[in-house]
Amino acid sequence: MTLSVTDIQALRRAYLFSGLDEAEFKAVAARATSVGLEAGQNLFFQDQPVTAFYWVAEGLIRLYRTSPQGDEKVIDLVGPGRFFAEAVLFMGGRYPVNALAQTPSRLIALDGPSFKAWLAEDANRCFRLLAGMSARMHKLVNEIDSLTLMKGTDRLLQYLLDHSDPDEQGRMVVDLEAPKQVIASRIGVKPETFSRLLHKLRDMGFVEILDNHLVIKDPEQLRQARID
Amino acid sequence: MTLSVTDIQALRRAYLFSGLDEAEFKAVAARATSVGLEAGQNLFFQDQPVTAFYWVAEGLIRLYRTSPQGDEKVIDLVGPGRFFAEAVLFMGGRYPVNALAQTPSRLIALDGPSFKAWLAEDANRCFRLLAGMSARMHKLVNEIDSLTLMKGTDRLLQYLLDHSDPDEQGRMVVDLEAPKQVIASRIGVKPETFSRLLHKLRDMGFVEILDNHLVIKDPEQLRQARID
DNA sequence: CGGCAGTTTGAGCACGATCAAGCACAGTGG
DNA sequence: CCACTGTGCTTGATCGTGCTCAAACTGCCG
Repeated sequence: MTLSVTDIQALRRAYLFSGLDEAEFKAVAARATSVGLEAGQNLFFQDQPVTAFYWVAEGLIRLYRTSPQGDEKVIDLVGPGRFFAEAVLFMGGRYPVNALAQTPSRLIALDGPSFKAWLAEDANRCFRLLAGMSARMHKLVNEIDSLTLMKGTDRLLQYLLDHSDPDEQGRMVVDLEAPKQVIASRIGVKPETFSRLLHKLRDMGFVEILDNHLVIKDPEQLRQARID
Repeated sequence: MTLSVTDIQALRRAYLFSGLDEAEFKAVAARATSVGLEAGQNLFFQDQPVTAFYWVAEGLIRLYRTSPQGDEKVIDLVGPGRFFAEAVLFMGGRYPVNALAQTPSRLIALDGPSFKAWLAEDANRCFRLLAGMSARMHKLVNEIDSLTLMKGTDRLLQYLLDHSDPDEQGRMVVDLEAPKQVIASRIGVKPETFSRLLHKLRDMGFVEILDNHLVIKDPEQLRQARID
């Protein structure tokens, strides 16, 4: 499917394509296709051959792995404006994770081989990609040491602080974009534990729970709490 | 310091430089310098500006982070033939980890800016780097889910299997290249726990402990044990 | 209404951390 | 040569976090 005008305008601002002139960008957009997914629909599975990578226009994509025992670990939740699976193009050629639409989503698919050809035309394009991958590696390294160095509560706090935005009244609000069990897996605890941790924070007066979003009472205080 | 002949020959086979012709490689080698480190000497610290990246000719480099509480987490142990910190060139420009010589080491330093200029000359060079980074990202992702999905014993087994090599008698041997506490941090447990786990494996008849190297009795059996 | 998925709550347990002590070994200095 | 010190590894006892198993509760959709 070809791209809508609004998608094209949004994609224009993605980090990989900023800095292109109009003609260059048109060449990219011409080769991109649009993919619609319903909630719960799988885009690709772990170990499948790589054909394309994606940019999220709308929705939320869950990247996860499954253990031999059937347990699931959510590696990342990818929201609008972000790329995923772009790193994998240069490896052996198999996706390292499963991808599933957490909510109804619209993606822009960029074909692997033709994207590589496009990259090869200009090293600056490669540099942008390298910078993006580098940033992602930093995030993974952070993830690793918070999994080893910090306890469940700390990781939850970190997650909340990372995902909080001010609402119209200036309060810091966290929108729990995915079901609680998915977020639990994302921060590396079981759903039961997640529930308990959240209620502990409420009882301590740090947050207020309103359905599927939270209000952080005093962000500064929370940041402190992470260290003790 | 300029490079020794043997270092140059070894560097020639590194993944980033394979596929270059003699003249091209010479241009690279001319800009590289040799760095010697004693055991325990720091090469760079977390959050320092990036000036160069490195290739290990000899020795073992420990990449680690420290938490505000002073705890240490070993992210990786980099041995001969591997690069490190090459990804970070393209980011903000600060090292995300500390680097320390675990044993007396000799490194080859490649200057950041001039390496970037060299990369820009040919997109294929970028592609090699991209592939290398991609591989490293896979490893990090694997790391993350083994930290969440598996228990200490499993991670130890995985580490042993990943680091075992056949000796002259055909037995699978693991050389504990770093002090046990460092390996413990690498697999994400405390030294005490590491010691106990290792002895448990010995008592179960899986391995034999000889000073600072282990003999794996039955590799196939171990691989099985990881799943139960 | 019943069935189902997601969430919460409770009770018990296991893994691994913490605190603390002991041991082996190497290096240092009297 | 022997105490003294420091370091790395081991062992023991205790404790806490978070998992497991199980049950109840919620909202939602057929």
